[in-house]
Amino acid sequence: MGVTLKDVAEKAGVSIGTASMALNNSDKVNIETYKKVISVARKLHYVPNARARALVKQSTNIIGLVVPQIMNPFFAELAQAVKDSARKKGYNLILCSTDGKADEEARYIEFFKSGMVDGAIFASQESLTNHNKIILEELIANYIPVVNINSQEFGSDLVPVIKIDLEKTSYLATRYLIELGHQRIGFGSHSLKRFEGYKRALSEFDLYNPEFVYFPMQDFDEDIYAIVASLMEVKVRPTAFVCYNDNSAIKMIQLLVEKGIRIPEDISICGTDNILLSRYYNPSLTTINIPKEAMGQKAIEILVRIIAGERVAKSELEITYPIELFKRKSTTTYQG
Amino acid sequence: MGVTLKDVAEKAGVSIGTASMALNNSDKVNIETYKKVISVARKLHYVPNARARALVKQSTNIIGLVVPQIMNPFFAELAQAVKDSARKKGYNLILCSTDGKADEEARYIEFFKSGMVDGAIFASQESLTNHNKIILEELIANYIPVVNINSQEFGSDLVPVIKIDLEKTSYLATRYLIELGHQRIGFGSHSLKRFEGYKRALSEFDLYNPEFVYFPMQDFDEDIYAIVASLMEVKVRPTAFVCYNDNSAIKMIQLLVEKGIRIPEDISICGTDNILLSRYYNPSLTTINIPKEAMGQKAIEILVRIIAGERVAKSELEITYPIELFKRKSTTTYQG
DNA sequence: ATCTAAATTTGAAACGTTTAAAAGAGAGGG
DNA sequence: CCCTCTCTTTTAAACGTTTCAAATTTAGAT
Repeated sequence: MGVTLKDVAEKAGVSIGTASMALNNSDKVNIETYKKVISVARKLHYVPNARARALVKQSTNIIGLVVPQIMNPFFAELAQAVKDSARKKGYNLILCSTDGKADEEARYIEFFKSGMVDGAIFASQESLTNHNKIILEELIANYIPVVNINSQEFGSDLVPVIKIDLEKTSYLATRYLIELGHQRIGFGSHSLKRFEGYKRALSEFDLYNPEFVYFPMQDFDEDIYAIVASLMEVKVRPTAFVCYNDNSAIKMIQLLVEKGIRIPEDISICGTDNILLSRYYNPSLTTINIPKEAMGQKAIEILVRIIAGERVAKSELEITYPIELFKRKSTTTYQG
Repeated sequence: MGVTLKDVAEKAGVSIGTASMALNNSDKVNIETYKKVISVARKLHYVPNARARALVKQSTNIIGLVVPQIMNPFFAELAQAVKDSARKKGYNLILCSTDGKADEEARYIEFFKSGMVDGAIFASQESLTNHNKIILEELIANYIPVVNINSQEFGSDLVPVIKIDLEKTSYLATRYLIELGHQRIGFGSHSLKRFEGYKRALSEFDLYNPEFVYFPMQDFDEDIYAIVASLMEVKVRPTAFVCYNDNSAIKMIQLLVEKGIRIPEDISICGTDNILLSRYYNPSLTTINIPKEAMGQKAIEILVRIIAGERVAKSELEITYPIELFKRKSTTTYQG
């Protein structure tokens, strides 16, 4: 084992209590003893035992972040933002990726409930499953503060939510494509909210046609193959397509290009998320920016306040961040 | 606070010790009391306090993984592999991204030294700085087991290393480009080892020309702009380019395409890492595969054994994984 | 020298577990 | 009925801190 406080105290000729106070910069301790203790601690390479400290302080200084997929750049970027903010507040971040598996999630929850984190942030892009809701409630029941970064939930006293207007993402994208002159606009997503936005934009111009809607049942990324295949077979092909996220848009472009279809000349494609790569993809991706950094920062800020025992104002229980269209090269005008 | 073992014990009418044993499936406890305790625990939603348990067990069941950049897909994929393996061994993973900042790193080290993790894995692609070496020694001095995923360090009794042959990555890439008929092959990296491989391949065919070598001083990703700019100005342009990693290759392609240069027709480009995206990039990227999954898995396997107190065999103190060329569409033949 | 107040240090409880030793309860054998 | 052995439970120490009440020292005032 390592050097303990007892060792330091003995060597410095003071009691454990005094040594502890000295090391914690208490103003109660005499300057001379303070110096003595500090110097001995340094000499012995003393490092306070975080496990012991956590027990007595009832706090680990760790915040947990749960994302569905760390390999999805959107969540990697969000995680980065959350981490940076957590750091600034003096917390360490434990990053958890569930890969969409319920049992993975359950294990994290157990871990959190056991008091290994001071608070947790749950991030997802769609609405929570019932299962997820139960989880959050469990955490709350165990006095673990939680903040939700999510696009659909309602905020509550117990679980504030940082969100965007999901419906608007696809509305903006679709709307832009219409403005570019497109009339046959495809759509792929398993999110109802996104679909609503898509449909709303088209309906405003009387262009909605269910033929162009793809509702993959499974993981969308896998179903891209199916969508592309069916796009190849269809008689009348859409001239533009609204994708669920940048990741899937990129995959779709790649698959279409392999089939000899030119982007954007033959089909314009629009993503969502504005991941870093979307600027560097070829063609660069028209997309809807989601302010990941601001959202991550806010989530930490609120969580830290809850941990500190503050009550968050009603106005902060549900914060919706603005989204924005970024026009790039994967979309172009269409003159039918 | 939550329900404690004391609450459970009282309600079950047994002592704390018995309750503890029952919950830990000790065979010393009578089946009836066992049932009683379990049922009470369940009824009260008892969750063992991990902080207390960590203190007495001298172990948190957490493994720390330090990477330079979580937003770099290579490390995201590596982290995923490490996480999955850690999970299988019953550990939780705390993922730490230093962003190349020494103070960030220092904070993590402090955190690790304090006993919040049972062991740590350090991943990087290049050789460690002196600073880093000191860090690893500090951890070892505090009895925190460490495994290094790195391409250049030597393994030691104290810090086993999981590596690849870095020199060979650029050798393979360069060699392939030569085989495709290229004679003017550019190179960009701040890694000496990689440069050596590049030079070795060219030298074998007497094609080495220092004019085509770019040694960015800073962060390579930023310097891509400079490289591309200088590629545009140069009289005789290389017909192929070996990039430091897939991320930079992708950025480079994008910037070149913006300048009207066709890939691979005008310049063939080869990356390293084989990140998931490289298959989906447009054009798909010729690259050198690094077996991230196997490496991450091995790192955990060895670390867990060290944590358990085993001595690792000499043969496992330094393990080099094979790399492999993946031919895709960002490279093509050149007939000068 | 005595008393008081302030400054400093000590001692011990507390945090919530695990665990090993000790104690207690039954059962079976003599 | 006593002894021994086994099975089970309890007790209490230990993990390494923090913290607060109590004790001690110091200084200042009278």
